[in-house]
Amino acid sequence: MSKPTPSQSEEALKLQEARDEFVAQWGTMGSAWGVNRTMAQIHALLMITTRPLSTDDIMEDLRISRGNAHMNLRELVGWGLVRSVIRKGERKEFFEAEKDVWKMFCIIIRERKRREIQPAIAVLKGCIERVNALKSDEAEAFSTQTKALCKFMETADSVLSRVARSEESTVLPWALNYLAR
Amino acid sequence: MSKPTPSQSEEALKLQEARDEFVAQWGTMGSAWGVNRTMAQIHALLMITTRPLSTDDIMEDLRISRGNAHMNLRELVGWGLVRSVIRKGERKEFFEAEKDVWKMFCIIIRERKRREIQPAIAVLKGCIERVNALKSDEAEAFSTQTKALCKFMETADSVLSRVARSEESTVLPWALNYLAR
DNA sequence: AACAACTTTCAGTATTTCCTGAAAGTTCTG
DNA sequence: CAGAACTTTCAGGAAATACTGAAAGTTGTT
Repeated sequence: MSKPTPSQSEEALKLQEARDEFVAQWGTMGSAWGVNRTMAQIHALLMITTRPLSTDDIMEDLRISRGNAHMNLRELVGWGLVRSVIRKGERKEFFEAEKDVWKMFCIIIRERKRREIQPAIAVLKGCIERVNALKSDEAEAFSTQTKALCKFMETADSVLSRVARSEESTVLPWALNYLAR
Repeated sequence: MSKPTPSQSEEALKLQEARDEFVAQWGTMGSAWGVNRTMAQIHALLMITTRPLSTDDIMEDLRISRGNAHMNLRELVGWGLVRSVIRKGERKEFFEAEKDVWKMFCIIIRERKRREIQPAIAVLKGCIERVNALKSDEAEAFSTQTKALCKFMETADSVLSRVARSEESTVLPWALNYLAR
């Protein structure tokens, strides 16, 4: 003799479970790609929440300290994945995530390029420079390999720039879906 | 009254410095992308070394323990980025890296797809499934967002599959270089 | 079978990375 | 200006991750 339809609280519970799983999983994924777990979790939480959240909301939902929430929110704002919202008449700051997945994708590409690919290219060039004058076989091999890597990264940098031009965030899904067939 | 040309040992020193810097830097890059530093360093070392190296060579060069060297070499072999070489008449195992940057790239894409993207898609689908029946506004929003992410990842998975087809590792550089202009 | 050459494992430890919480800082309000 | 509301910082502690080294395992040789 169970109720014919699930109660509201049962439904709310199920939803909460799914949300929690999503948040946890996004955190795990983050780690795999070199992003701190909490930052990824906050991002996940904001992505699936319609209303903007305060630092306290986030602290409560994820059970993390104020400092942790604060720092990671700043990071996310720094990446451009989250923006802060201020409501008239309220002193508290609220946060909301960019929800468009293609825009997210472009932002992430742009930032990764800037933070990791470009510096790596610079270092590679430094290495290449330093052995330029040398001409042992080992130096030759080193030079060849680092140059190949450098060229590769420059190509990647350039291709990614084109892919991530923000104006194209409407064209991109289209083009890639086509490629994906 | 310094020597007119640098001595061999001076040259060797310079090369060693450049190699060390490259290895260190590749390690740092690894961390940024969620790869353990030592694993990336071993990979770097093997990439810039022509002759295959033994575990002992690597231990010595990077000043790491046998266990560490061993485990990370196995990981690299598991990724397919390094293969082991056995020389006739020698019992020791040697290792060499795939040196072709485009092949490397394809391998990494394939493995990341398999290890991270595909499991993530599966989890997302699970989440979507669980809230399918629910119909509150919040459930609706959650569903919409997770579906968008899921679709995105499936597209990415598919595009990457095409990009990383091994047969194309000659076409790929060409195509991407064109795109990069 | 005994030994040598080499590989593998893993408990304990070191290192890195992340998080907490409380104190100090800032901005607003009456 | 005093106090409330909120944000920021960061020293010290906790947790996650990676590493060591030695012992056990494997394979080949005499």
